[in-house]
Amino acid sequence: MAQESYKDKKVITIGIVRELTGLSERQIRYYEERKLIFPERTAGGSRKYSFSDIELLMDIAEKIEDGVQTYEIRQEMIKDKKKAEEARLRKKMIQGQLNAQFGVRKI
Amino acid sequence: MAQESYKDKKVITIGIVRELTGLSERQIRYYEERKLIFPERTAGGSRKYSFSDIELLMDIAEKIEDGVQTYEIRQEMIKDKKKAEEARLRKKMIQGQLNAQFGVRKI
DNA sequence: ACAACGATGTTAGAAAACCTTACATAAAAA
DNA sequence: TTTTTATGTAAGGTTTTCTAACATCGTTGT
Repeated sequence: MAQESYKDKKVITIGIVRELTGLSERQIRYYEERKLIFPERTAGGSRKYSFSDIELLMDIAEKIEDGVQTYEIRQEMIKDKKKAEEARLRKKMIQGQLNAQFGVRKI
Repeated sequence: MAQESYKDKKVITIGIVRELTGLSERQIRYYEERKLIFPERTAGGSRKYSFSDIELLMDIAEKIEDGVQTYEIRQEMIKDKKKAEEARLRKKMIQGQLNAQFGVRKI
């Protein structure tokens, strides 16, 4: 469980992210400052991104081009995360009920 | 087709590979010298590895610990690649035959 | 209209990461 | 026993990344 796949592992340095996204390092760091993205750090302090981060950055860039401000993008992201969490909970509850009815008994 | 997924994209620098594999940079570069692994390079000359490379490095490390020499590992790899290529060809041929018999006609 | 903010560029200096080459060494192979 | 293999380490140089600061220009708020 908790599928930690390649896609989410933070292993890519900012230079590569620049190449892959076409964004400037300035932009990438700025979006972090605006709390849109959360790289990890090496021991020495260098940023490390995942492929997911790269996809997210490209989504962000698109919205920015469409005139959306970082603040609004952030609000959207928070809203989306809440929705995802609710969905997760609902799913879990239904699972729980199913298990109660039909699951393996421990006695 | 030609599934270029995250797993095969060369985006990871040697320091991260060191952390992920537990190997020293010396070892990682040496295995390249012995033609066991083929990182790409940035414009400036830094090595870039994929997750596949990392898996391969860990396999290599295991064999080395078991006393297998790099030269032998290389021979195995060449042999394996040949086999994979043969299998690919066989599959393709069978596909071709199936298409000839039952495939969509263009007339 | 004008001040404040937002997004980005650029510069500078420092630190981290990476590169190649060379020399050293211990164990294994020839 | 000589050679090769695998690895460590050091030196010196280049690339990459970092933060902080200042500049610019378009947009927003008053």
